[in-house]
Amino acid sequence: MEDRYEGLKLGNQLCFPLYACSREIVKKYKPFLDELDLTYTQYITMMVLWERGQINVKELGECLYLDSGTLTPLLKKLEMKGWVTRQRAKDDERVLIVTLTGEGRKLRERAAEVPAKMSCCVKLSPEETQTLYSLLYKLLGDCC
Amino acid sequence: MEDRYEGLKLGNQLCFPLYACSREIVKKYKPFLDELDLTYTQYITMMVLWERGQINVKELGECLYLDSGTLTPLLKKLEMKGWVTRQRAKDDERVLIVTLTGEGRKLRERAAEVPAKMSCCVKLSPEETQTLYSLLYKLLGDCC
DNA sequence: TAAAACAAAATTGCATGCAATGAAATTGTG
DNA sequence: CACAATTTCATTGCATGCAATTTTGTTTTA
Repeated sequence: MEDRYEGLKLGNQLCFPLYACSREIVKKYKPFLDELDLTYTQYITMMVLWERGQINVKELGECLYLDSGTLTPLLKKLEMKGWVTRQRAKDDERVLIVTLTGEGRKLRERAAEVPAKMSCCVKLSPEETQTLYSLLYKLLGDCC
Repeated sequence: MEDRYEGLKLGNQLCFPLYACSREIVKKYKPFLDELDLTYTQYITMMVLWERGQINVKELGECLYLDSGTLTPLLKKLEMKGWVTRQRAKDDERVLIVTLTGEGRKLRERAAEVPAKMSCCVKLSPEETQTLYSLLYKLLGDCC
């Protein structure tokens, strides 16, 4: 009577392909991001900043599903590279505002090539990609 | 002409929901795995061992998409907890064989509850879950 | 208004992940 | 057979992730 363990198989839990896929895709980014001197997490942080120009740590954390324990050291590194500045909000000293610099904005030019370079190694049809995309956001929204 | 940056938006790249979803789901497991004194990575390692009883590090790495840099310290921890043993293969000393212990097998009893507990926080229909599942494995197989 | 409650970041400690390198054993080759 | 190439695992170094705690600042409340 092995049935009671059926759900415990690696192949029967959604979490595993999610986990594995996520890491494998991030790994695919590495050669492209290395050229920009960015890690994957730094890259998605810069994506937010390229769109918004400025954001505080709390909001950034909500965008990326990351907390200050991860973001604080990461943002210090981006600051050292000269791509962002970090300063306290004048009206509320608790809040740290991260601002894209001119150099940071320049990086966007080179980063603009990355999505196209990546897309060719995703072997799903546009419809499949769209479906996957919707399901992931549904999962992210409902459960997480 | 912002179009040239369209692909750079966080919401337009498959990688991001994958990455975020994976971490959020793993986080959901934490309270259940804490009860078993397992981390998520230790949990999926034990799942392989519960199915196979014995496996070497190379094959385990292929199953989990992890390398020895991650697995070696993790397996030492599982060994210290008494759930696995680690010994070299007699016919090839390079190979390290990981074997489930009696105690390790007992843990399966308690772990058998985990998938059911988790499933109720995944708000996708069975069809959607199946679709997501297939697409993830397709992506994992083709591209990764 | 003083103290308590709350909020936002920073810090700390631990466990991954992973690239790069090293060490030991095995295999292939001239 | 000797030795180079390969294979397998271990080690090292760095960058996350994240829970828990601390620090600093703001808001609420008695």
